[in-house]
Amino acid sequence: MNTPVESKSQERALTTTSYALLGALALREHSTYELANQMRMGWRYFWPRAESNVYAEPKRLVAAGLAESRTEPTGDRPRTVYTITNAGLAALAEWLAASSSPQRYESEALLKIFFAENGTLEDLLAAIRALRDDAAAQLGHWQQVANRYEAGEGQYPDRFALSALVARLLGEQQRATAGWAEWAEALVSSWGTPSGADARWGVETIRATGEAFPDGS
Amino acid sequence: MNTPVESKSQERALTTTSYALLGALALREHSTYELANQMRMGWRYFWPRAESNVYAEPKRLVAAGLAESRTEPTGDRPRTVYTITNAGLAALAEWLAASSSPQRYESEALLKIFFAENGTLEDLLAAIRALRDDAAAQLGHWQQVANRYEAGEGQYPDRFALSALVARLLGEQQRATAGWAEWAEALVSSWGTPSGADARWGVETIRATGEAFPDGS
DNA sequence: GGACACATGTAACGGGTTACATGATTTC
DNA sequence: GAAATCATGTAACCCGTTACATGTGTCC
Repeated sequence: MNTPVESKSQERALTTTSYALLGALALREHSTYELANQMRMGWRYFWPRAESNVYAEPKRLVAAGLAESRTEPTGDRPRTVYTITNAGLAALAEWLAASSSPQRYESEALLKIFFAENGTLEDLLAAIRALRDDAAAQLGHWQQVANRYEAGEGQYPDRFALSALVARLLGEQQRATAGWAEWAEALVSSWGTPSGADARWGVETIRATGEAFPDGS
Repeated sequence: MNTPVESKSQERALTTTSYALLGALALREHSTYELANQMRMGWRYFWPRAESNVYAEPKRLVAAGLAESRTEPTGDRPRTVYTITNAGLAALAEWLAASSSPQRYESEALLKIFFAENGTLEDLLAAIRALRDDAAAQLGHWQQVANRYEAGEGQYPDRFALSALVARLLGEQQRATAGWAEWAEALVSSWGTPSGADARWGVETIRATGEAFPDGS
């Protein structure tokens, strides 16, 4: 099946990243730098991409007729401002109605925990702490977002509910991670070797998912 | 700084995927198919890679002197079995002691929720349900792992504690996701439009991270 | 004896990455 | 006036992907 929205010269198919940009452009026109900023503040946490990609992608949107570009001079260096077209809005709506690729999670620290028996106990603890710090940083980010909106400084307050829905999910995930890390750090500290407890303990630990973490004492 | 473990002809630097394979080989020798299986059962959930990659990567390990390969004939088609070398074990330990790249989470469904105001309410609900189903599937996977070990059928029971540590974290994250999805589905169903509530509601929702989800009635 | 899952790869392409480059603006 | 940061890209490479190809047990 080929269902390209409407492109004459068979442009490359759009990626999910393309739609992220389209979503931002549906709000209002953006310069590429502003688009990169949008990613930094928002969708970086669930659709991370290198910034250079954010500079390259809109050109494809223009080539596909989904956006239009305009050049504004700023001193010497000009900047490019992008606007969404009607075809772009249609493509966006079509994408929203389609099914999504499954979630994907990558964590080098978690991989190290998984294979920790080849290293030291201290290595294992460091990986746990890295996870904890990561979680704390992200939780802090979402609280800051809430602060900004509480102070009436947030952009598009009328659509903030959607951001909050997403932020709540990511917050809950990171909260779970932080809680786990606290428990794991205390627990592993009591282990003599990076391999720790036995299989029976492992079964019970997995079974207990959703319950409070037991005290390590 | 260049700190290649010890390679003469300046091989390409190892990736995290290389170390995942090394970690598996540190357990015992594996054929490529068995390596792919290890990923499917375990580290796919925190370090997902295409299976073809698992077939290609060990060759680089051999080229770098971190593994050795042996060919065993099975009927006509031979299969390749890989063994870790001492240099490989050293590289693995070095990696475990190094710092980790930050976690990375991708979810097309979440991106759709973020930009849901350009689609229908039904699209938004579908994205929430996709997240819920994903979470349920992964929770089921970890319970199955626990079942297997409870029945005494798991591999390497002596090192299962590490797997359980990881499984518990991922389980908690997915449990948080499932809980969120249940709440979000009921909530959004009561919204008239995909944009829903106002900014004040959003601030309170983010602030409430960690507390129980309020009843939607 | 055909179908189907299990097993074992190869080839080619490209989206995304890292690294680089340079202009404007503020700060001290 | 120099240092740092904000702003705006380009270029090249490569890891990982998708797509393909084929062998081998086994079930009915």
